[in-house]
Amino acid sequence: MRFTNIFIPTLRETPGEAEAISHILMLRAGYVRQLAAGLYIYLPLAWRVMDKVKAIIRDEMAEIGAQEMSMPALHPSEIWQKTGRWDAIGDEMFRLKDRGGRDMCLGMTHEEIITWLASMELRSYRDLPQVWYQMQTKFRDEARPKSGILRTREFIMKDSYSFDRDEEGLEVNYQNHASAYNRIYQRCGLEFYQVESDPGMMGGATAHEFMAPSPAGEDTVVLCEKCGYSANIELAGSVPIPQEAEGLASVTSLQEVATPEKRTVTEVSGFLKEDRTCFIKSLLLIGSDGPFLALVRGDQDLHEGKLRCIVGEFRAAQKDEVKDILGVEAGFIGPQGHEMRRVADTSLKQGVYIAGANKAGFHIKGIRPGEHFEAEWHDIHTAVKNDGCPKCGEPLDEKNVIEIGNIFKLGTKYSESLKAVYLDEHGKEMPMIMGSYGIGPARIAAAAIEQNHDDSGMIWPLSIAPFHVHIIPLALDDDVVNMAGSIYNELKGHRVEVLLDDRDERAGVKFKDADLIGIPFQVVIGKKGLKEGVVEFKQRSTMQTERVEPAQVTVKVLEALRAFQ
RNA sequence: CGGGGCGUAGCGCAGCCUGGUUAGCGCACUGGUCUGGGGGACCAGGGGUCGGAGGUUCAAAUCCUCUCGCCCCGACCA
Repeated sequence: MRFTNIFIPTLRETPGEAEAISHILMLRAGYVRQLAAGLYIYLPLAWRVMDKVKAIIRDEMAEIGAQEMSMPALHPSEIWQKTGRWDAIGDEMFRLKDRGGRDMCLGMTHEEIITWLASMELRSYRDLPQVWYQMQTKFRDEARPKSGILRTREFIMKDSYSFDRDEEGLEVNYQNHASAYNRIYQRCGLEFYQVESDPGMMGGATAHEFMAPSPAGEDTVVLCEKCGYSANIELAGSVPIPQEAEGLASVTSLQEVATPEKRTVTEVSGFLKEDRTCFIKSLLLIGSDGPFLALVRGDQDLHEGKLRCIVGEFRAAQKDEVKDILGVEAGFIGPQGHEMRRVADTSLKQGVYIAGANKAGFHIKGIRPGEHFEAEWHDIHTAVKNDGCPKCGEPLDEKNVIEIGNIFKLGTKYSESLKAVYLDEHGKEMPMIMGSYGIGPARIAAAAIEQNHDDSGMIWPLSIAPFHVHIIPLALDDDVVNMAGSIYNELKGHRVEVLLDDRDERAGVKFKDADLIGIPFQVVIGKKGLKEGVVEFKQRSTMQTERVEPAQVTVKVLEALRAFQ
């Protein structure tokens, strides 16, 4: 491809709205343009990358026997009503009416549609298993689109669905997908983790996510180096570090201490010179059955998701509500001496604590949970770095990650509500056992940039780079142009994907653009070099340049491509 | 949805607080001359409903009200 024949609008300056590195570079290098919040135009370079990623995905899906098809993006409401998701899902679903006034929606995902298809077409255990997938545009009216193409309102997803007779079959397809996904990310040149994840409203018991570490990631995972435990912080368990109670351990009776104007754990901890782990954080929350207290240790954060699983929906009490209900202002609440419902983190079972005295300006020392108050004990804290691994106890690491794929065991949630049933060997009607598996190609591309770039621009992994080689003739002299042309043709003859910068631009501009665009190898052809009978071969990742005889360039390139496969 | 920030030429910004000639600067763009190995120089140009609406005023990019859009933090994320 000639540069003058492909639209690559590079930018010298960073557009103000971009923050994430992948976003900045994709704008600057001329890969994407933004149409509106969460809506992006993929320009030719980006679309070539997407094609590469999709080809790898297709290849690996074929490997596990999955069959590609295509389903509509526009859905009738009835089918979503049958599974209850028409009502369960709120503003995040794009809804519209057709000319006849019928409710329709834009598909956020395709469990309903594919299950409808299975219910119509699959009859017998002999028809199973089936693994069907598509690459389709999904629509989600995100509350907050962000970080360029990382979180958009319209995006392409490879989504596959498995239909099995039993759990064993599901397990096979689940593991098949897990290993296919592992190979896909490997081939795309990504660093990634497979972590346990929260199945959430997808229903079902088991779920994993594939996560690419990056500071731009919106998810957090904890990882144990020793035993391999890895989980999304949405559900990660952990063993909090032990309490550091020096003087406090010897306190045998309850002692009231004045703590004027000291409300937060940080303030009281500094004032009383006791570690944060010696405090009980008492949070007044309002649930559907009225107010209750959530108790975590002073150094911990309440995990609202975990708590919600236990008590259902709740919200934080407002300042004046705290006063009305407890008769004391927030900051001096303690778990003792009243009859309110209490849900406490299990780590509070051990140790001696300081808590609010339920009296403005005072805290109380020497509280022993179980003795001075009772509670429902649950894991309601957020796991953090250096907490103990719930499996082996070793300190956990914590990382920001980009979710690049997920796999769910759905079970019969959708097959039951949509009557996707089959007859088994005994003629008995059974619901199909389903799994659902997604990958976002754009997120793979963005994660690849997040993980592979330098100050000058992108550095694509060869497998998903828009081109393999970037030829840069530095002058428009006949000999330079001719040499560039013949190397270009020779490489193309070997099915190498080449971009030839045939623009009438200064050398500096071409160099800057080439580094920005991030094609893995560059061949630089200049007048001076030609006089000495050499051209330059440069590797983008290391910026190392090698002088090569023109006749040897093709061999050199082919060698490099092989080495980087 | 809560909190914060920003909308002035294609891009990046100044001007606004303290209203007052013709709204500026850098880059990009067009024509020309030179130049030609890391975003080059010079000359000459084109390009603006100052996000929109309403209001205050003799006078509004500037002050007030409303509104739309975009970004960031949080909540949410099937």
